[in-house]
Amino acid sequence: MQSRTPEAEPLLTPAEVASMFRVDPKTVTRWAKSGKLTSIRTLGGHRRYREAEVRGLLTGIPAQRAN
Amino acid sequence: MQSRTPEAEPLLTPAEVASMFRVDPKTVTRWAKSGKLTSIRTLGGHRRYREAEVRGLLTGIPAQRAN
DNA sequence: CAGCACTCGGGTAATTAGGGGT
DNA sequence: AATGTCCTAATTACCCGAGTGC
Repeated sequence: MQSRTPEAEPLLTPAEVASMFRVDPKTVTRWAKSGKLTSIRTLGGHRRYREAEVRGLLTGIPAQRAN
Repeated sequence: MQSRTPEAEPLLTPAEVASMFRVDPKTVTRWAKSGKLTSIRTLGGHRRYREAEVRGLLTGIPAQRAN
């Protein structure tokens, strides 16, 4: 019914990101903890990742140097 | 384009909030039950959520402590 | 009035978080 | 420093039937 989409950004679950990189979900969690990957937390504490960022990393696009 | 909405605060359906957080609508319901999210009930018992609050939580801005 | 998508409940599997150890 | 594995507790996802929204 999708009446309207209030600017929702596509997010990925830890398992999805892990399978894309062929690593364990734990590893993805470590990437998020060390700031290598942007993580959005659910109200329960679970992490969600930006699809655009993950695809960019997979494509070989270097991450933004926040330095 | 919404026509004339008199003093109405933008509300979101459970499905909309769920897709924004990449979770199941049932999970959003649990957040409302635990008081992590403000819920407005329709006369039939269905829940509606404040768009401003949801957006703030997604952005990482701590919700207003109405407690 | 009828119809369909969504939401409401509850219950039970499947993920995830977190720390610790290899 | 980085990754995979084991553990427990917490959170989340899918199952159903019935009611609501439009």
